[in-house]
Amino acid sequence: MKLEEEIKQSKFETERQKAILNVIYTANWIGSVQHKIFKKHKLTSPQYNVLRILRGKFPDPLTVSSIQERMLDKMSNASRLVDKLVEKGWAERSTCMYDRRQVDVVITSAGQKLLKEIEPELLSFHNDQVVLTEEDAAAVNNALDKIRG
Amino acid sequence: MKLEEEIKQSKFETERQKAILNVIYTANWIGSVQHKIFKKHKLTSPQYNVLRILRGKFPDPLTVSSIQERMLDKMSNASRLVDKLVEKGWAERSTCMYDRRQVDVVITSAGQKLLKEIEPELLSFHNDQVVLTEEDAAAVNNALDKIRG
DNA sequence: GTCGATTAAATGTTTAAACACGGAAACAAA
DNA sequence: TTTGTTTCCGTGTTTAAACATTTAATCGAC
Repeated sequence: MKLEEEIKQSKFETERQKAILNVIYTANWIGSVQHKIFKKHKLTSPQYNVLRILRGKFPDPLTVSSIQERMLDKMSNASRLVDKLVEKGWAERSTCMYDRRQVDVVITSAGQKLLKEIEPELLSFHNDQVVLTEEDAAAVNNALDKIRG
Repeated sequence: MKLEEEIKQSKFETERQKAILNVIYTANWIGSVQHKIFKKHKLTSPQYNVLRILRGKFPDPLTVSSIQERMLDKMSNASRLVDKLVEKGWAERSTCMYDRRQVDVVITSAGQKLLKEIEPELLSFHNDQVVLTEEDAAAVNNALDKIRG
């Protein structure tokens, strides 16, 4: 559906102005659907994101700062996110032996099991509701990669 | 810059998977820059959004629920957002005379003045940092409008 | 009219985001 | 060693998001 209808705005001055709002609006839309999926499993979107990052390096650990670098939302607090994951048994913390300032974080098997439960739900949302050909997706990626300079 | 480099991920399974993350990541990036601009003027992004909505209808009022409909972030609480705007003198509230459940909200001249101060700053961010031709922007809009069904 | 259902807005409460600050470890230079 | 600096992480605090609930007004069926 056209953005103009969804936010009941008559028109935009430029395609770029519309594109900026469109990216924000679409991200909110995707986020709100995914939020519902995550909530069923008692985790938040940033927490899911960190778990995926940890699995990407498993069995190697990642330090808190390298997690922060890889996060989608650079603003949020990686230290507190890791706190929550450890509380729930999805990740483990240990002090890095080469540099005691750093903290190594590793995903647990419970964390990996959780990801395996969630991923089919996310995938079916993507397949059923995110209507986008590979060609259109490539155009989006090309443009968005350019946007950020 | 390519998303893969920015979040240090090797590759994506499909262009669509990448596009979904790209939209979220780019929205966060735009949001964080705009957040800094808004903060200088003591308001938040959702508050700015509501002010723009109100100006779009000025001098007509908008009810709280019709503001909610037009918001980019449908999750957030329009009633409390209006609270903040009224506190700061940027909007005024009055009970609707046809339906006393409803509340009419109007932007004040102070609110309009604020928008005029902020808009050049946003525009120069868009011009200087959001690198996007009208053609690419149109492709993004076309694809994102399709995404949401 | 009365009663139940629905809608509009506000409020209460729990949780997380946002930001600044602080402590411990590493590093660098004298 | 000592002193100052930087880096990594955790913590304190304020504010807002997220969600459920409440109150008041309207609507609809009877």
